[in-house]
Amino acid sequence: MSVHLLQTATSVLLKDPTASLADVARAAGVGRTTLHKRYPTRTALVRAVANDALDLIDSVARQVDFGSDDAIEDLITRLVALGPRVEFLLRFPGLERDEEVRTRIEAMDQPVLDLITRLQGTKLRRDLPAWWILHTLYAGLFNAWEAISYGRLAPLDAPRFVLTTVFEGVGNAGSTDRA
Amino acid sequence: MSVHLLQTATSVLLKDPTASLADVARAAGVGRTTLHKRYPTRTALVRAVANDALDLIDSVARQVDFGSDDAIEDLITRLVALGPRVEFLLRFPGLERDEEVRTRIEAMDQPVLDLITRLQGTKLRRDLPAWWILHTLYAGLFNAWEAISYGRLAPLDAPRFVLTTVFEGVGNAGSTDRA
DNA sequence: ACCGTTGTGAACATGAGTGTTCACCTGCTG
DNA sequence: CAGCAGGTGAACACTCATGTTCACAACGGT
Repeated sequence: MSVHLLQTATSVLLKDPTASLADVARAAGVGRTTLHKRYPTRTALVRAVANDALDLIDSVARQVDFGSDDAIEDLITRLVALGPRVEFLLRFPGLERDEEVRTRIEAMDQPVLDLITRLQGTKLRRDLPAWWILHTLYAGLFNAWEAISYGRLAPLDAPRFVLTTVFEGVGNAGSTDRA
Repeated sequence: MSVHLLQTATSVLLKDPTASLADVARAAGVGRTTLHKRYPTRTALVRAVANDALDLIDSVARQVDFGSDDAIEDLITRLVALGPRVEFLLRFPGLERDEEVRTRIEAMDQPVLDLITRLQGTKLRRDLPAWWILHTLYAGLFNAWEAISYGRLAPLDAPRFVLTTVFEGVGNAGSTDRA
């Protein structure tokens, strides 16, 4: 049961960032005292949730061959599947002010930025900064997660949506009809 | 001085959604009592800020010719310029649970959704749902605002970045080199 | 000079979240 | 069986945001 604690905390805090620790404990089916014993303070809990998400991303990133030309597609497809656990990182208010978490995020962004830079000119446009492309990827992921949680988008459709939108845009390029 | 109150509140609450009313009052150079007299409760203040942003959008939308084929470009360009005042709507936690604000947002989305639907097949892809395209537009705006606030992106570059990314994507389409 | 408006600080009550402690129960292990 | 580890509810003190009231200043119009 204790394994689910952080996952429960993730979804509760994501739905309502101001949720009390009592709410989290109750949702996890655990006493508030127990929660306090494992994560003595609120920020400790938030940090643990964030680090849990980062661990998850790390484990996924390690399965991706960053040397491959399809690395980005592979990475995105895998990230979409992670859902709320990772959404927390991009969405939780004030998280960007936690030095420890932020540096870990930046450290995680670096290899992706390198990958993007390497692919610029072949698979990716060269006239946009790498950081802009990275954030566009994140935005696509974010959209997918949100749409899934609202029930508008089927999880299995998500990777395709994100990839085609991010790479090809929503414009009806030239005269070739894509529909 | 009182005109700036809502704008100040916007930026303060956007930077830290948990900021106290005392913080807001101090930042606006106004007594906490005065703030309370104008907006008796916290949610009243938040709602006022949201409605202020919505008014701003309305005034912008009224300048756009929704019949034109370039309506989307025009709209986005104008929205980018609004910046934080509108970012608040998409970013403030829990705002989506305020019935009054949400219905106004939905009412505001509708004409844009109609516009998107109308342009699908000509200017926009037909194989993506209109709501997905709409949210992709929002995501682009969001990215731009964030990048501007971090000083990474020049405000004058923003509209072009958003438009080209959203419409054409970040992929190096086919063999034509765009750089 | 008078008065309504508007803003102000001070003060207070209240409620909620939090951190902390303690005594108690359970289950497992030696 | 003894004892330990882990979980639990109850209770407490403390802090802080909030809502509210009040008496006092500043200002403008009449």
